[in-house]
Amino acid sequence: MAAFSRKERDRQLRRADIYRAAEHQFAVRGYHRATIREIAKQAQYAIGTVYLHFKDKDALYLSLFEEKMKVMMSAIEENMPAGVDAKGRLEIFVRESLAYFEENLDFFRIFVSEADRLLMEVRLKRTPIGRRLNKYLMDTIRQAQEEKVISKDFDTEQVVDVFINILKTVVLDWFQEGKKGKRSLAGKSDLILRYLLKGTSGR
Amino acid sequence: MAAFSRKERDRQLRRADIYRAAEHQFAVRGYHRATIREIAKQAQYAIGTVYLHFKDKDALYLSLFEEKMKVMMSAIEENMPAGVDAKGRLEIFVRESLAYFEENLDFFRIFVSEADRLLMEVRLKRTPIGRRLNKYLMDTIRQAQEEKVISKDFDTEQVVDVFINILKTVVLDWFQEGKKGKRSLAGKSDLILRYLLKGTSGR
DNA sequence: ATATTTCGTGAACGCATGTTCATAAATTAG
DNA sequence: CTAATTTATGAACATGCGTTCACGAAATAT
Repeated sequence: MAAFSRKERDRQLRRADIYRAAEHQFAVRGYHRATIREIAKQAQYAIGTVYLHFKDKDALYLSLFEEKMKVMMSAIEENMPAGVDAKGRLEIFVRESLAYFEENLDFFRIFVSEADRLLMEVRLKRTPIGRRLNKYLMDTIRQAQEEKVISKDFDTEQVVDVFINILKTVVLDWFQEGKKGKRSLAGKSDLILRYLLKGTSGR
Repeated sequence: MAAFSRKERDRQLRRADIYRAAEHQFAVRGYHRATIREIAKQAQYAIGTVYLHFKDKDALYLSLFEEKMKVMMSAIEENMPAGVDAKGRLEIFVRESLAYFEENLDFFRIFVSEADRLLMEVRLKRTPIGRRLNKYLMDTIRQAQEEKVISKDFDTEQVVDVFINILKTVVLDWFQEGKKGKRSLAGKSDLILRYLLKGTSGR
């Protein structure tokens, strides 16, 4: 492909600039309150330039979301050794998402919020990348059930939802602690899995 | 007070009409996409009439939310026997919220989108009724920790958040099943507590 | 060097929506 | 019954924002 022409490279640079600004605006203001004007301004382009690269506001939002999700999924899959058992898969999944979220806080806020129109759970499952994440988790939980790490009386899809929500909750909790002396998110891995697998009663 | 004058009664009737329409619009369209015009139209009043009863859109929303939350909290507190232990408190809390949600599906949808904001923008925790719910749950979880139903290594506030989110997830899950042959929400009580207390590993 | 094409710009446009307010209807007071 | 007061109405207003597009600049081709 022509991915290495100067023209194409410039195009990608512009898209990246716009993505960066959009990500921050969507994170801080939410979808509805974020404006194309402000995104363009932060990216140091004119309004029209944004529309040269994205059909409209919605396309920009979805495109950005897919892009970041894709990178996150790749990070997870690349760090997942072959033939690892269900417990290990869960651990690696949690560790890698936490790492990604910690380095992409704006994206995390987008991931978590934006329940405005559709609930995140629903939107997630409609986009291609959302289905990929969902399928990935379904397979993992199902494997965990086969290996008796998770009981088979639970509905697999429901466990996926509960899992994502526990993860979201713990990250949000961490996100809202005072910035000062905050420990790394990575340390929350075990906690999340403990909530999921053993619940809150004594060990 | 003059709560029984005809005037006051009419006033309350109008407020109730507007609440009903607003509740449905906010639930179906979300805060931003719900319009005063449509709310007024559904309630069969003119736009200006809405403003006779509520300062602005935000006041209407908050007022509605507080009203419904207050009723929910009352239902819970009225059905809570004195001197019941932590496990019992949790059971009753779940049972009563499920009953309320099942009969107020529109409110549940508002509650869900607000619950995310609760953690993000802390809107809920600033309202009196929000604090009441929060305090109530904090006390209950703390009692559960005293009675060793929930381990003390967990942060009480975090457990509250996880609890609310598990409840939310299971209700949403139920909400999104096909309407046909759907069983009552009430039956999900045990499931929710099992997620919270024992997690998903075998019993 | 000139013509042609592509790209960048931001003022202007259209539309949606929250809010107001002059006017009218209804209610209450005298 | 009439005047005064309260309440209801919805057209009009103000604002904000997504989107377009005529124009000019820059890059490319001739």
